[in-house]
Amino acid sequence: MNATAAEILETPAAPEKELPVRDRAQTQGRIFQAGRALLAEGGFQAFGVNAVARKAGCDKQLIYRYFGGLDGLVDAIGEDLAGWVTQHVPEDQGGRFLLTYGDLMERLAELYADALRADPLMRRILVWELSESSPHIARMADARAKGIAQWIERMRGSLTPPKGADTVALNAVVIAAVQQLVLAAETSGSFAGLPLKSQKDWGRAVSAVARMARAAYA
Amino acid sequence: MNATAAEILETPAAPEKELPVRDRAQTQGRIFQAGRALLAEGGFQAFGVNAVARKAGCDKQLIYRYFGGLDGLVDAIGEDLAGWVTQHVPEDQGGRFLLTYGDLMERLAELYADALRADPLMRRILVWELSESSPHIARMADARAKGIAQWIERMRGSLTPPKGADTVALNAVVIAAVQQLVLAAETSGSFAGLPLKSQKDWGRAVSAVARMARAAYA
DNA sequence: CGGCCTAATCACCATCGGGTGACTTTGCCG
DNA sequence: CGGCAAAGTCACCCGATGGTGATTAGGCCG
Repeated sequence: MNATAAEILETPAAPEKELPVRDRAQTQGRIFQAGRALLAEGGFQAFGVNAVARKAGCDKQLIYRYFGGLDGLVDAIGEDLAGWVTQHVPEDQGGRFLLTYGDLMERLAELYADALRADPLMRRILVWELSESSPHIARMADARAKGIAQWIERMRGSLTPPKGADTVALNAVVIAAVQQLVLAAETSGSFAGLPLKSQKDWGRAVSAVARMARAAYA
Repeated sequence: MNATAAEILETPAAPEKELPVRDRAQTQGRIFQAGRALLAEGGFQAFGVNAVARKAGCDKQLIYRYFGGLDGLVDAIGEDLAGWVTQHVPEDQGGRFLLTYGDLMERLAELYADALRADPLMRRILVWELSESSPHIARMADARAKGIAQWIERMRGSLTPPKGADTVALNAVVIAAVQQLVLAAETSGSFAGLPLKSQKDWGRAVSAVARMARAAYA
């Protein structure tokens, strides 16, 4: 009945409707990709059995058969996104030397912002997380938190934060700021008077976050 | 046809259903309050003509007649919230001396967090702003941004930020962090590993924001 | 009393949502 | 060939939604 996200992802998606292929794996893949696309484009509001089936070009019954309903499909998509941070936030230093823990967080803010800005699906899911609470969603949030913690741990090397600094809280604040700015940018193009459209705007925003991170860890 | 929010607010709401009062102003008030309550409780997803009418205990037709439909009702609610920052973020110093511009922003973060945490309706609207973009919503966001700018201007006194500090960007970052943390707290109770449930948790979060604000403006 | 304005309701429409059982097609295998 | 399991489709059900036109009920005034 249920299929793992890994299996499904092997099928690279068949975007346009063709006559029924009579290939379960491929049909599963089409449904899966249709779900992702729909979520990325219209958010959870546009996400429904009928819509997914329409987009996948098959009968909605198959969603129930192959994924056990919408919840199952969401689970599959979520499972596939479990390693998102690890996959989308690179672990190189971009040619820079990270001299202090503050530099590290500055870099994280920058990379996290880039990754989010490049991924509509993840942005929609973040908004979803703010809109309602459900087991699926909680799991995704947890996975992201762990991914970020791992990133820091791996990149940290021998860098240590100053004594008395509440790293968990400070890091959460940095990530929170980035996240809110990226999400707000999409719908309103600005936040609290700060424009967030051009690349230049983003440079400004990121360097503000960077300044705060560095200063807080000084 | 349309009524201003000010007029409507005079009627303090009649929570339970009574037999038709045959009083236009009062009925308008009930519809208005029903809309607010519904929005506050279930977010924009729970917000619909039928639901509002049900909650207000009247026929949905009246929503069209008195407000020109759902959009009009949203406008009325939004108009009423135009002065939210001014009304809910106090402009006293809570017995503290604000010695630096950093202190000022620290205080703003604290007060803004408190105000948001106390107002479910505004939280829902913030999430709404992240979910879709529409004229109503854009107006509300603008009004908030202006309110915050006014707060700073009025509280600033003779305090000035250090040279070279991009105040607009830094302030936006502070506000963004607070906002994201408050919103995340509601649905998941934590953010990036930082718990956000007890009052103690909030103290921790706020002091992290405060540390960053102070440090960045040092 | 009778008329009249208006608050409020009713009945109805089309549409879309999630969900299910019965059906048809296809390809494989003995 | 005949049968059978799997892939896929069809035809429904039900409830809720946004939206509208016709209708009723109530108070005020001459």
